[in-house]
Amino acid sequence: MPELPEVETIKRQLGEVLVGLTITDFWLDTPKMVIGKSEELIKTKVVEVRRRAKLIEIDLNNGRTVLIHLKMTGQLLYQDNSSKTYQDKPLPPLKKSTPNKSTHVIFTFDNGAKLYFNDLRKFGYIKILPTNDVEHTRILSEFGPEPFDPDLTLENFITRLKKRKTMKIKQLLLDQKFLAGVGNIYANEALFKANIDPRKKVAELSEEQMKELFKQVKNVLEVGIKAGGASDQTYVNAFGEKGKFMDYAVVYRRKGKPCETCGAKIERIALGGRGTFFCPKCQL
DNA sequence: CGCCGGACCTGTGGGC
DNA sequence: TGCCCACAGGTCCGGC
Repeated sequence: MPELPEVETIKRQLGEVLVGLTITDFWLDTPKMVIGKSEELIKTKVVEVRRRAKLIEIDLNNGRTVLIHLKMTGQLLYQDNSSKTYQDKPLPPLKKSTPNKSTHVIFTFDNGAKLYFNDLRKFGYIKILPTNDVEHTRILSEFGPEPFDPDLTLENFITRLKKRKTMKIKQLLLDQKFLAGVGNIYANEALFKANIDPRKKVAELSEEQMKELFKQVKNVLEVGIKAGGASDQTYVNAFGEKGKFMDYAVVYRRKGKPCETCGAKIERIALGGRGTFFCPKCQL
């Protein structure tokens, strides 16, 4: 499910509501989805909520952090008495209110609030570990730069690109070691905006295309954040609301529909097993 | 080390 | 209507 803009949206919402709350109870029904000792969470207070790539990090005041990966169909729903939070309405994909059979973890807080972790496909996970170890955990230590990191200059981006000459550009964008946070929707959309054929190898890209790609990757992610994420199927934010990015998506999941620029039919192919959508006329 | 296919899960939607 | 297959915002692992 969520890529950088979706996770960023959830992170910002959770930062607003969780900081300062104390965890009083923790429930789970699928042990393989929780790594670490959940008893370490009880009576700890939330200090900060952060994001790295597609992971949410909830820092606690006992030196522990809760890492959460939503993978394809994970949802984090926060509910308290205030009307702006999630209030039991039916949500995709099951069209049922939460909690339901896809609810695998529930945090309870000292103000009576709940944080539900739903995940239809059970790919997601929660990991409890020392805050100091977070950046050394394998998935995090190998991540490439955040797209909006000021240290990631155009020159730096191009240098990193040129080290991966034989890789197809679409697959490289999905490689979290190259760039952290881009997923399938935004990779497809960025390549369209940059007029680049997703099958092209990095070595075949012009300097101008690399420059345009850098710009457009950041652009689509920014539009995604402003739209509150992309609700193609199951995504909702921490308050149960859908994002609006699919209103701006021009190729993703639009096979057979006309390209908004030239009218040619959008094609779908598989690259690395992932659906890849592009305009055969505009993307070279 | 690089790349690829399959695995992990459950549900939906389209075609016949 | 019902069945079967393709497909789904992501990693991770084993094999060549």
